[in-house]
Parts: sequence; structure tokens; C-alpha cells
Amino acid sequence: MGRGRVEMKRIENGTRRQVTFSKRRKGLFKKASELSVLCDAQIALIIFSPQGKLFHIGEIIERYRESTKETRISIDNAPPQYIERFKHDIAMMSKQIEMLEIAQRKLLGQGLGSCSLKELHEIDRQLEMSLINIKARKAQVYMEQIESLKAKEKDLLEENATLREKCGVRQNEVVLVPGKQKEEIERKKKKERCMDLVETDLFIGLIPPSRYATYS
Amino acid sequence: MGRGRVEMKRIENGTRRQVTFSKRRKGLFKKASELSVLCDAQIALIIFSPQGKLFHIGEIIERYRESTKETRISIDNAPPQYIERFKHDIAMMSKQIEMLEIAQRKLLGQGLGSCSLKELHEIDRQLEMSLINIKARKAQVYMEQIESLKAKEKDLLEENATLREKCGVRQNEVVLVPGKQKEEIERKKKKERCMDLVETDLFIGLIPPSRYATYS
DNA sequence: AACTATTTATAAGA
DNA sequence: TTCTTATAAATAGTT
Repeated sequence: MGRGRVEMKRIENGTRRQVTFSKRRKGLFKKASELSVLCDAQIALIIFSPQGKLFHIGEIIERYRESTKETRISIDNAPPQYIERFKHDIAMMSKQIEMLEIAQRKLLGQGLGSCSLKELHEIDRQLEMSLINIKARKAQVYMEQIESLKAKEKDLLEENATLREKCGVRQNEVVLVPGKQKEEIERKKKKERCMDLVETDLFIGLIPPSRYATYS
Repeated sequence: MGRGRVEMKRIENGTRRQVTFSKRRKGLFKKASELSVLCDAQIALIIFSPQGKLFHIGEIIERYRESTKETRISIDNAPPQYIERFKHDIAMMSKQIEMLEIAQRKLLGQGLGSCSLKELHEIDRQLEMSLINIKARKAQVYMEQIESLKAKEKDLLEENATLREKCGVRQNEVVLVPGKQKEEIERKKKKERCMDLVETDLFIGLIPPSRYATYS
């Protein structure tokens, strides 16, 4: 996309290569972030320029920038005689990555063709355990939110009472805010419905039927 | 670049989002590999789809994965200026391993403290999907085993019938194998119970209650 | 999965 | 590097 086709091979002219690198790097990052936003995907993009400069984006990676620094420092400080160790590390790491990817695919329910029945049982059990943890954590987050909201509500009610007293308004008397009363009431109703929903979801639906047929 | 502008925000329609994801993922991988070829850059691109599926390119990793031998040679013969590149490769691989490990822990229901409620929902949904796949695969393996056993049984029955005919033994007459009859009968009974169990498990228990409280 | 009207990316030039 | 512009490439909506 430019004036004339471009052959898909290394650009030999160094200047041209550098310019193209800058332009396309920018474009690639843009497209990556668009995909991430539009489709709600987690993306990590890491680019090493021919000059060895590092560029990257990715929420996932962002979180581990610190550890990256550490890694880089330790590598940079290594004297040449440690090259043996690099070789070993690289071999180990690629194996490790391969294994992690295989394990991950299995946990995602893919690539199961090679699994024995025993292994399938094991993965099944593990996933059920994971679900328990996930759901417990979700419940905890919900609870925390509810507690926080209740605390806020309490604070506001207290403040409200104090203010009423100061203004000489009778307890339980409705305070008229011009033009806002209807909306307020609507909002309160909505909020109550919402809270109901959450509590029901959390504490009443204890043993819902599974949403899919199981063959455990 | 299509019919009409597209707003840069999450696509709410699930189908449209999935289609866009597929198209743009393909485009992104293409552009990444073009940049890598044209400008001699090292690129790793890792994408987790909203469904939690993992896609990646990582030429660096491919390079070492192909064969240990090749790796050894290429590193041994590397002129000093390439050592810089190996360092980058190591840094990148360790990042990738960290990402994979973190994703893995989440799938195993650990290290959830940092997850947003949205992410928890996503993991939950993914695990439920994975369980469906696992259970389907288990069912398939069971079925295959059953089919195979049934086929064997049929063969044996036929062979048996032929043998009876040849020996002039009447149909349905019990063949006495000295000292073995009791065991045989016991085993047959056991086998029948076993088959019953499997079939029941597979085809009758359609919507068993979940074995743990859910707070979905 | 194809098609195609448009938008977007970018190669070359300034 | 940055801007401009002609053109190739990507892709949104449609079939």
C-alpha cells in the first residue's frame, strides 16, 4: 500500500529499512491496540528492532515490566564465558514454553485427542476445582462491593440525619429537591432491584442445575 | 477500511465481534510477519481471544524449537555482535513464560487476587466451556471402548458358535472347563454390572446437580 | 466463505 | 524526522 508493490524480502538499503521499520512498527502497534479494543482481546506484542531496541505493548506484559528489567540487567552483566549458560537457558526455556502451551490448550479443552482417560479425569477434576476457586473469588468480590456500598449508605444516612437536624427538618419528612424528586425515587427503586438481584444470585441459588449435560 | 467508519470501542454484537476478531487477527499476524521479513526484526505476538484461545507467532521461539542441534551450531558460530540478539531472545522468552504461567495459574483458579470482576467472569465462562469439551471427549472415549468391547464380544460369540458346531455340542449347553466354571460366571456377572454402570453414567445422568455451590 | 465499496496504511518523494 | 500524495492493502458490511 504505497506507490508500487513491495517485494516480501529483507530491504537491503539500510536507510530505507529503518524508515520502513518505523512506519510499520507504528502501524502494527495501532492495529494491535485496535484489535484489543474492538474485540476485547489480550494482546502482547514485542518487537526487537534490527538494532536490538525493544518495543512492546500488552497489558499482560505491562504488569511484568519490573521482572523484565531484572532479567535484562542480569543478562547484561553476564561475562562472555556465560554463553554456555545462555545456550542451556534457551533450550530449557523453549521446552518450558512448549510444555506450558500444551498444558494450556488442554486446560482450554483443546488438543485432547492424545489424552488417556486417566488424564482426562485429572483435567476434569482440576477444572472443577478451578471453578470452585473462581466462583468463590467472584463471591468474595461481590461481597466486598456490597459491604462497601452498605458502609457508604450508612455514612450517608448518618450525614443525612445530622443535616436534617441542623435544618430543623422532621425525621422521615421528604426533602424536596426542585425537579429532581421523581428521578431520585426512580433511581432508588432501580438500585434496590439491583441489590436484590445480587443477593439472590449469591445466597439463594445454592445448587443450580448445571447448564449442560454432564457425563462425569 | 471497509464500508463506513468503525468506532474504536468494544463491538457489542458477539457475532460481529468474533468475525472482526478473525479477520483482524489474520491481518495482524500478516503485518507482523511482513515487518519481521522486511526489516529483519524479531517479533513475538501473542493474542488471547475473548474466548481465552491462545494464538501466537514467535519466530524466536520457532528458531530454537526446531532442533537442539541447529541451535547449538548457530550459537556456537555466532559472531560476538550476535550475542546481543541472544540476550534479547532470552529476555523475550522469559517474558513469554511468565505470561503463560500467569495465564495458567488463573485457569487453575490461583492468583485471582488481581483479577477484575470482568476477568473473573471471563475465566469462569472459559472453564465451563473447557469442562464441556473435556466431558464430551471423555464420553467419546467411553463410547469407543464400549463399541470395541461389543465388537469383540460379537466376534467371540460367533467363534464360539462355530466351535460348538464343530465339536457337536448343543447350542446353549454349558461347556465345562474343569475348575474354571465358577470364576467364569463370577467374571461375567461383574462385567455386566460394569457395562451397566458405564451406560447409566453416560446416557441417563443427563442433568445431575452440580457438586458444588455456584455463585454464577 | 466471497465480494466490493471504502477506509486505512504506507512507499516514495519533498 | 515529518508532511504529502498516489496507490496498495485491509476490511466492514453484504450476500
